[in-house]
Amino acid sequence: MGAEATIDRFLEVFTPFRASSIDLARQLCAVAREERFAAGTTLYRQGDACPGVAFVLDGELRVYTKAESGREITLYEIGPGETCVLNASCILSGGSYPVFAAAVTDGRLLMVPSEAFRRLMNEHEFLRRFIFDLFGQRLIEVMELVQEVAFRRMDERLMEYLVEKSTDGVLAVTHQQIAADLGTSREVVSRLLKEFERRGRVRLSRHRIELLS
Amino acid sequence: MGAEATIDRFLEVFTPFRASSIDLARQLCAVAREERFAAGTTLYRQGDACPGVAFVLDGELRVYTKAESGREITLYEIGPGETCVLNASCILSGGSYPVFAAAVTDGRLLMVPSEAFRRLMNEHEFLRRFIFDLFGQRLIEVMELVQEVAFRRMDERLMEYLVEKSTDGVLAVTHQQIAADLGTSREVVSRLLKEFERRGRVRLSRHRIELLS
DNA sequence: TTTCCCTGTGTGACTTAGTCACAGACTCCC
DNA sequence: GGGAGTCTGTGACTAAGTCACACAGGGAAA
Repeated sequence: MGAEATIDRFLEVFTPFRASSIDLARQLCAVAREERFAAGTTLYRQGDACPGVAFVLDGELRVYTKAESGREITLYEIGPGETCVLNASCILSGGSYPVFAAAVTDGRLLMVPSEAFRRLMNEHEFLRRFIFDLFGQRLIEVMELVQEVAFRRMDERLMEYLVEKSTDGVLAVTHQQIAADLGTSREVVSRLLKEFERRGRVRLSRHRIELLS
Repeated sequence: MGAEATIDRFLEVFTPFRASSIDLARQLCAVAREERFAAGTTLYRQGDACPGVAFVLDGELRVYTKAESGREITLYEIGPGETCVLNASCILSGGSYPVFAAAVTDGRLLMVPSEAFRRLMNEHEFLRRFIFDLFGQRLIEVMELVQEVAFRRMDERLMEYLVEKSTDGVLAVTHQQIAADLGTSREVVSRLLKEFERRGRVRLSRHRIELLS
């Protein structure tokens, strides 16, 4: 893919740059290298060093953490037009990547090398503001997640999840994947889903959940 | 308290400024107003606007969130030498304060007005870096809290809490306060503490928990 | 085609955590 | 010394997580 197509896509998804920072967008694309990722790939593990800051052009990443028991919970997702703020944080503060990140779908990202990112952050108030805003959003999202996990019932959280993630009332996922997103165990998801089915709220089959009504 | 004493205290607790940013510290103190807070006071409620960024000189604040049921959970604490990054986030991104903040002890803070803060952030890389680092720390702390709440057993979390919060093996708190920090209910704390007592790990009396061994 | 194997799902039995209701016990103040 | 208000203890019940295991479906290999 040529540099022109890359910058076009960048401006398509990173909409705030269109107004006044097309030149900054060009600089970011110029220093970055484009990378593809395949669904299921783990991009970062806990403790990894960060080679740069990822600006997602296509596809969806999932940032999650894991217990020794193997249970997982999704902290947030990163879609087109967003960057990995934890990348930015490790680079600016010099730590290692504190959690896990994996690709939910196939996709593409721009990897802006650490040194260039640091320089551009110093030169451009617009970039600082963009990153800082996203950072604030993430912090608030994760705080809301704490509240969810600490205070809400699992059946409510599950039903909400089904509604959000379904397209045309259908999800093609395993119970295990749902459990890993919600931070519970597969058995709990299976039992609650079965209960929903008994009450006529869903129809279940292997790899498939259909929402009714 | 005079301006000299304020800046002395500032440099005493905001140690990173001592190396190369004494002038910046002076500017912050010059534009800020000093405020005292009393233990138990609520400084921010969910939805409040932020008048400025708080730099804590003395005392301890507690940032927490609340369920409709009334249950609370502490997200993190802010001590001397730290600022409220959520303040910074609302000011730079223009939202409202997303959670609650209350004083755990009596204390003092410097309130830097929004406009001055924005200007100083633009002018000083050092300040940007200071705030950004703190922001990253908080995000990681809150992520670790998600993991705690989602995956760890309450008895472990409680015992760890007792050890961390005790001075000379003694805590002077009510079970309700502990429950509000850990995000559980008072009954659960009471029951687990009683169990610890049965096992000879603590001695209990009103407003007081003594760690044994 | 049949068999085998792997992944995914269902479920019972048990433990841990949270809720509701209420009983006492300890202070402080009048 | 008597209340009033706060703090703690506990039984009974529901929700959630763990462990163990059965079984189903669908594709791969024989």
